[in-house]
Amino acid sequence: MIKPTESELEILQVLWALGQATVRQVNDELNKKREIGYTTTLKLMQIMFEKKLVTRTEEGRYHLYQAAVSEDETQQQLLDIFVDTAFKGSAMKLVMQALGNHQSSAEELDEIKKLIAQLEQNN
Amino acid sequence: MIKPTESELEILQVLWALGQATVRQVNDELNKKREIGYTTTLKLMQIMFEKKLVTRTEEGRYHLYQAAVSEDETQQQLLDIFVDTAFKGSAMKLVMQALGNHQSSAEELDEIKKLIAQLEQNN
DNA sequence: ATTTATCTACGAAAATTTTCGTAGATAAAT
DNA sequence: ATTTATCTACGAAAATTTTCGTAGATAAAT
Repeated sequence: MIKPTESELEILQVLWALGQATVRQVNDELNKKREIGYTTTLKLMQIMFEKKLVTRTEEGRYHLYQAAVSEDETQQQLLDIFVDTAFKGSAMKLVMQALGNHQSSAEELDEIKKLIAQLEQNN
Repeated sequence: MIKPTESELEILQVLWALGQATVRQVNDELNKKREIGYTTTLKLMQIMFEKKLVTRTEEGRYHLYQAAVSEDETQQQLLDIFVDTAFKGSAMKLVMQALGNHQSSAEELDEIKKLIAQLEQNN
């Protein structure tokens, strides 16, 4: 699988959220965050189509785009790369830093505890 | 603080590990992973010097380089950006994925449990 | 029917990042 | 003393990524 660039990832985020979308819709979403021209978004999505990061169907004059890679798999892949490059492969250190610095609710901590309990059983 | 590029991060990793190093030493380390020319590494480190990512002292004919940014702070900063771009800000989701997919030892899981206990107390 | 708006396709410019060639200086080797 | 090896500095080429202008087609509005 190909690693998406930063801009491509932004577009994937939108597609994951919307399911299906035209270039116009994606561009509108992106413009809520930052200014970006319509043709810029269009070109990026065309490139992503070539790279097989998205699929599209022609609906009359429009193209309806859809993510061709799943959110979970992509996140997992990016995470693996990130752990390697930024944390020299130590997922544990990453977890500790993430836990320590982003305040988390009691429910979230409970969830993690459950997950840990599961993992301990599997050992 | 400036976000280091991928190559710059690789160099920072080496400097963090070695503490202090010449371009030659860094280049040798990098070449254990992949081929990269001496002048390429040199140029990168010169750029990093301009960006204030590293400091250097002249030792005779050499330059001794040192990281100007701490490993922890940089990792924290990169993590923040990464959580935002790849996980839409959900540190929790990242933690769960990281825990689930990288096998961790019992000791490591214990450490995390301790950390969670601490966090719960602070609430 | 004609104008206007909106879409795709294409190509190239601009910006960023990585790579490396060349020159000049100095130390080390012969 | 002369050659060889190794360092820095510099600039520019190459590769990658992002941005946008223009043209042509079609639908919508007047």
